[in-house]
Amino acid sequence: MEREEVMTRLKKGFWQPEEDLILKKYVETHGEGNWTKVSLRSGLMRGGKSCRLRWKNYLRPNIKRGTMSEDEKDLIIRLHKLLGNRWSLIAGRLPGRTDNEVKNYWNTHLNKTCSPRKASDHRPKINHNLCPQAPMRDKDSQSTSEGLKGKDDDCEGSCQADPRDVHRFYFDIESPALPAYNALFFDEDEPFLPILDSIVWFESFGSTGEEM
DNA sequence: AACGCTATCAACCGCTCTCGC
DNA sequence: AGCGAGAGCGGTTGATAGCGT
Repeated sequence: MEREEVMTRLKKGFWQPEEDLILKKYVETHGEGNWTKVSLRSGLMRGGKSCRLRWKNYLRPNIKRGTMSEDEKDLIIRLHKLLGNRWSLIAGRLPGRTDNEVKNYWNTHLNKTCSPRKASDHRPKINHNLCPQAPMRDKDSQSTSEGLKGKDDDCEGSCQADPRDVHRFYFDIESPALPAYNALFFDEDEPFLPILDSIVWFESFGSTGEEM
């Protein structure tokens, strides 16, 4: 009853500073999660989804705002090649950045320069049959800033990777990118890890991230 | 100064996934 | 096993700021 009433009077549009404050206080007191309860009990006339989004994208501690650094930009490009439009996964590798921000940044800044086709068109279709034996690379060549060199050229070329081109896909993976963020790659559950051959993954980056 | 166009980004929508019953 | 609710994700929309004419 209470719930239905609230749902019918939900507020939309931009968040006001007072609303931010209420949400922030509520989450700090009660913790994240249960977003429907948050919307019901905090007094905010917002849907649970809206509360969650606002918290996640703006109110959460350690959110980094402002322009993307060159490293971040490069990482986004490379991760997008690897993961496609898996914005939450990409954002998970960029400390302080949110999926929404990464997505917006890609669509406004990178998509036009890096991909002639719609971003959604080259989301890689990953499956177990893909390249069971990925090309190995000398571990010495990994995790260096070398990978960042000539990124614009790289962008021109390999951002256009055809998802059908399985071998190309894995060659992109094993290119030595991710200098500063390499260690972040394995620190949390990865829903796609079971999909990717774990050996390929390990060989590609030469790190399990456990030795952070 | 006024208008139109473009770029940017916050927020919403709809779908899928996960989990508890 | 099946169902429903809640959570999460990616795509899209809409407001508005900035810029050019």
